[in-house]
Amino acid sequence: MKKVIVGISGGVDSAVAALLLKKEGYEVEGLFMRNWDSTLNNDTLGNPNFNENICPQEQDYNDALEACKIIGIKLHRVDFIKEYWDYVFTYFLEELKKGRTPNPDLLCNKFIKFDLFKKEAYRLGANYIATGHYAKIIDGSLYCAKDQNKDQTYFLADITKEQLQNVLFPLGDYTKDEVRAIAKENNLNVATKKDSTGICFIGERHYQEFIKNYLKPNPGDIINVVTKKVIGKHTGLMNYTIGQRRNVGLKGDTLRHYVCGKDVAKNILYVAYGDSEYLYSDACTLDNINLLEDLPHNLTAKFRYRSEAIPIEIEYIKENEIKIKYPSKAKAVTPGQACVFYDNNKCLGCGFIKDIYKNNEKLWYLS
RNA sequence: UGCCUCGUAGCCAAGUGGUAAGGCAUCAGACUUUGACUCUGACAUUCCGCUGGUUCGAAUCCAGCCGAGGCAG
Repeated sequence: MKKVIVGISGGVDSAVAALLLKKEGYEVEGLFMRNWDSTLNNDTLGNPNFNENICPQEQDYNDALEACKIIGIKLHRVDFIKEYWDYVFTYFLEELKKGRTPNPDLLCNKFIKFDLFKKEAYRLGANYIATGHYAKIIDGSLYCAKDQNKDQTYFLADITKEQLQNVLFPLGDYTKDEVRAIAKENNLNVATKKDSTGICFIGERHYQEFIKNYLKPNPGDIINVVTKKVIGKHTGLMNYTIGQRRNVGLKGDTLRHYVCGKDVAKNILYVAYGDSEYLYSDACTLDNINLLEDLPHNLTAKFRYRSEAIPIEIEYIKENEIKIKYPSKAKAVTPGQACVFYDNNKCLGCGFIKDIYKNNEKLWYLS
């Protein structure tokens, strides 16, 4: 009998994934990962749960234990706290220092879930690993989930085809509603548990406070990108992302304000008002390319999780840099975020956004 | 010192006699495995700088005072 180790998080998705595999006849065991320790990692500021009696992770573990009991499988547990810090969180902080907007969850999949976790699973005798991701693997290629709204291929685009081997995504052909219904039918304790959000393994945090635990604030001027006038003070460039409106610290305007750029060298935050042209771009370069497939002529790309995939053209491909164009323009394309390529529902890989262009010129207000 | 203008919630700002628009910000929620974006809701009911007055009734009219700015000198 084939043995599958399922990454169990304490949520509905992974529990149902395990349940489905069990019903299919696999020998199933669970593996719970713990990758963040608030005390060890000095995560106190902006942590809503620090003084609670039971931290959410322990609650998740207890939920996972009970779910596994109901499903009738064994649950293992492993810690990758140091590795998460070294491979994911360090990168996260380094990117922030550069004024970019990192997406740690792609790296978490690349270095933790589909590497260390997988190795641990093999050590436990697994032939396959499985997770509760909403995505599909067909003939070794990565495809979007049936549930377009929950599709998580964006977060998986930085792993290799090799890493996809012996991986099962049992939820790929189910919608979230169906998953919850299955959980209810089988009396799973987590059937109605709220979906977790926030940085994976760290959880919900008051972002600007959270960052203060690790990076020293470096206040500077906020400048109106149109008038070039100083209109306020920012608390440190790492606290802002392109396209951000809330928590910028400006007030008394007629139109909504949006962060549209940063100058890291001069420590300036640029802001535009309303649906400004300064928020749009039509080309960008990508680095740290990871291609799962050869790129076809017609393809689309997502510049941010849950944003719409739009048609793009490849201007050039170098060793580790790609320049793409998107004549239909995109809003708030943000350095550091992943640009994920798609051929219809097939995920082709990704690159990380570097420089932003418009009308063949690099945007001067975004460095 | 004289003349003029102005003083509405954290900010901007409608409202010139009939019982306080709107925007921004903020907060809460929805959505969401990245900080967003978007959406929904709340947000001046001893009150419109203060004190009096006129009026059935004023933030809106009058007087004085306080405060901000401008012109003159």
